[in-house]
Amino acid sequence: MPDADRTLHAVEPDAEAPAPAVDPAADAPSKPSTPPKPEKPPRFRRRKGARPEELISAAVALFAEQGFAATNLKDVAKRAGVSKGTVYLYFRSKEDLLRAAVRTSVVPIVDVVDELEVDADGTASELLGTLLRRWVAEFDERGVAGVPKLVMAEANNFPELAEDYVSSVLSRVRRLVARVLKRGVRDGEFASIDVREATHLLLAPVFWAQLHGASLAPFDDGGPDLADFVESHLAYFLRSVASKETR
Amino acid sequence: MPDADRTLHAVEPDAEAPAPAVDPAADAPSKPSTPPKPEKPPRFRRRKGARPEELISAAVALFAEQGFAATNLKDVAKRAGVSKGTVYLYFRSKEDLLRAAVRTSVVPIVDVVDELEVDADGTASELLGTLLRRWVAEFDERGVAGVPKLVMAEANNFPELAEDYVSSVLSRVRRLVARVLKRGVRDGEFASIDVREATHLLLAPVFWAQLHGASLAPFDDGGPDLADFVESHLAYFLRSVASKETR
Amino acid sequence: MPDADRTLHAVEPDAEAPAPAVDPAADAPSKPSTPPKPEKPPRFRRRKGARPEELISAAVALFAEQGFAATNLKDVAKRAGVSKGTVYLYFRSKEDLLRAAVRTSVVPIVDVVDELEVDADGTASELLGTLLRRWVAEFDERGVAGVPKLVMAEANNFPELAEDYVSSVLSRVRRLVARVLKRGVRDGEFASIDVREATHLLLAPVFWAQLHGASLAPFDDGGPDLADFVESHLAYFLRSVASKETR
Amino acid sequence: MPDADRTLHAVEPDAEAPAPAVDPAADAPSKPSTPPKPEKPPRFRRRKGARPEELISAAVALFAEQGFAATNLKDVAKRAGVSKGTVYLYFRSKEDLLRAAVRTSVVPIVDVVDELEVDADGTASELLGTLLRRWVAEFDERGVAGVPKLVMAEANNFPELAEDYVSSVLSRVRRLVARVLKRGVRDGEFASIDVREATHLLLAPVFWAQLHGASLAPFDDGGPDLADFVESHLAYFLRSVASKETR
DNA sequence: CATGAATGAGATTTCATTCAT
DNA sequence: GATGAATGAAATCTCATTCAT
Repeated sequence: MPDADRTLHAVEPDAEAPAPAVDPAADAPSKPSTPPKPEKPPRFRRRKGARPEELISAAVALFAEQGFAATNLKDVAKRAGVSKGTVYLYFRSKEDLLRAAVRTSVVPIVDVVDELEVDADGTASELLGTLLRRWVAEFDERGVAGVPKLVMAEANNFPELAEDYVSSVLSRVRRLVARVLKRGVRDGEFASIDVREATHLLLAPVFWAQLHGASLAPFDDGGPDLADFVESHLAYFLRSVASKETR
Repeated sequence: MPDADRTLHAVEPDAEAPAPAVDPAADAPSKPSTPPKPEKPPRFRRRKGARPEELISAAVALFAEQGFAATNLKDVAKRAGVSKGTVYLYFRSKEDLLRAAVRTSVVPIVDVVDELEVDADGTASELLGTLLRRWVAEFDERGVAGVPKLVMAEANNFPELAEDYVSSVLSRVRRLVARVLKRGVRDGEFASIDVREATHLLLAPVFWAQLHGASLAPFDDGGPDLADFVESHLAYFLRSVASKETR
Repeated sequence: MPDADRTLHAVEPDAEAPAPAVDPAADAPSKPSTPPKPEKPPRFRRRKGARPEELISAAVALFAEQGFAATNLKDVAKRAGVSKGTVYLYFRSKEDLLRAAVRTSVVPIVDVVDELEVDADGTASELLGTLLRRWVAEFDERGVAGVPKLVMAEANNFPELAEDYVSSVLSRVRRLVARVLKRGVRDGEFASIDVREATHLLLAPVFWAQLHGASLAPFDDGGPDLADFVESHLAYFLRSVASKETR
Repeated sequence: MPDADRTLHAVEPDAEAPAPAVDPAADAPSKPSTPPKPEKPPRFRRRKGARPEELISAAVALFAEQGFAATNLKDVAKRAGVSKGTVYLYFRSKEDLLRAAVRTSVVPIVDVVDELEVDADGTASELLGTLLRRWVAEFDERGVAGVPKLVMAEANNFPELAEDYVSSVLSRVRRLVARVLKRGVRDGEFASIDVREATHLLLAPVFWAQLHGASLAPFDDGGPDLADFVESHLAYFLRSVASKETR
């Protein structure tokens, strides 16, 4: 959980931070679920603490829409309500902003769905449905639906970003799904399947629908509706993996 | 100065070719190895006619790898073995080259799989397998596996490109698959399914696997192998849609 | 808001102080350790009075090392142990800091060597030796060896600075040396020479050695050692100007 | 000798050079006294071969006058009669231009004075005079009088440049002077002196006068005239090293 | 007094596009 | 037809300076 804001790395590595804790007033409009950095309230001119979030939010929106290279920092700054130079108060470079944008926007979602498993008390099938629906919904609600597309588009240009995404997002989600599938098999809810294979089969359509939603969907009248698609996919998938008895 | 907008302008956004099969004329000599070179054997320099193809090939490779904005024309020209200025003899602009690259690389593949339906004589299931395998194989063999990723990444920046792709690629493939599915239902091979829904479900995993293969795959040890994935997906899918009798 | 152009403006282009003894510090609260801070004894922070000196010291070091334009004020502030904004409490601009840095670092040295003449009781030759050795030593000990190089490098960009330096440093040293030479001639210690010419000849090698020491020396294995060089130069020079008798 | 133009490295490391006669040397001032490239008329739009020289000439002038950091490339380009971007056709970076400017402007002068020794037939004293006069004159005539000052000012920022300058300029001149001095000693023209020491003593005043001429001279009414100064220095120096007989 | 967040002009560098040869 | 030198707009990034706290 503290994972999310660690990457922020705000400020430079020379922060003096001489003064003590002051001024609680200034804080910022907290986002839906992202823990808005509670302790350490800002102290100066404007919300220093809030700036990185605003910038990241603007960056996510523009990078996801236009791609990294096609987005210029002036636009990002403008959208965040600051001037060009301010970006460099919080991020060492455009690339650094990209990394922060990707990580801070997606990792918290993985955290959220990971939590679902802990609280789960229904069947594996039900949990899978909950997971996928929640996964899709979180991207939408947080306005980060375009991030997976962004990551795939830039993977070749920023290998490190790709590796990060794979290990901190893809792999985690796969492990989560695999655990649930395994439980379903153990409980006789699912047939004896190849869990790894089934994991990919369960996730791939969802991933594609997200990519599609963030790219071609507006131009694709014949394309699927994201929510509907998830439902029908779930139905098909569960029918496929159902054990003899449940079938 | 009729030089600039001369005849040659090879590929231009006109050849819709929404129709069914054929259409060899349209885009370009689809066969990889076409040594036309009629008269004049002596001179070295690649024959004029080939320039656009080489440029497009270079453009496909680089745009797909790095994205449109991150690719510069000098590199494209160098890869094609010509000088920067030459690009403008064949394409009005970088964007024009992008359009040509996308269109000429993918449409022929749709043509190929479209042909498969015509020649088909097996079951619908068999045909679906053949279609998907061929689809995937063609992208690989033609070195255009990264194009779908490119199109999705640039959809927002080039709406016209997106529309084109949807109508000349996505929609055509969907119609093709829908026809086969419908036949399977009619023939009692498949259960009575929602064809449109099933079409999306059949294609999505394949599309995702292609996107993944062209982006995160090199960084994703836990990811699926494209060919294997298609096979397992087919198995799952067919199991899901199988009619009672065949099950 | 008289805050900005407040009193403190420590060093300003006025304190010629060619006069008497002491006072190298002249330009600022000379007491190193003045703990004013009446109430509240706890706080650490260096006392106010010292700020300008520390800033100037930092500025001298960095400007001399990197040049004016290549040095940024943040680094100067950091080296002085204050924040960026604080620089502007004491200096109107970066250029103002440059002027203060140059003036306060070199003029006191001229004062010192000027004093030597007053106390002198040996021969002119001895005095010349003392002067040059002391001149060189003072630059080293005060950590301002790079200032002459700085001034020469920036002369064209800051004519006023150059004029200042010429009149308050170069000219004064030349007059000093000329007086001693004249005395030597008068006393029959030196031959009848062109004093002005001899002054330049005596000073030039020393000046060059200082410039070299602050620039190329670290990269110049074959270069002279500053102290040794001054000695051999003195020997040569004195041999040249010696009167027949002394020769 | 080929040393001089190697650094120029004009163009990029991908120069196709499909055309006729190469001419990579073109730009470098390999000839002692800059022959203005008579043969080889340009081929394209403007003199590609001449561009580097024009740019270097502009760069030398501005860098030497204002310093490296204080000079902007737009001004350099303007002075060379080209646009900003053109600079990057010939130099990879501003720093690269600096290196080329320094090297190509000074090394040829060393070549010239080196030649003087070969042709010499007078006494060592005469040769020393010729060398120093010619040294000073060449800097003036070529408009590169400010380069030594530039190098010293930037030595700390560009160590490699400093090393280069030391080895290809300072050391060579010293070796040259040392050879002549040694000959003078051998021939009984000079007393038995420490040649290394004498070399420094002979050169230092000249070097200083050059630095002074390029920096403070315009603001220094009391300063020496360069040519006069060299003469009086020579007289003094030769008197100091003269052997008993010649004295 | 001091701070350091914020600004925005300006510098370096890139690159699509043009055009003389 | 082809070339590649040249352009200049635009992008990233820096930094002196201001000012709310």
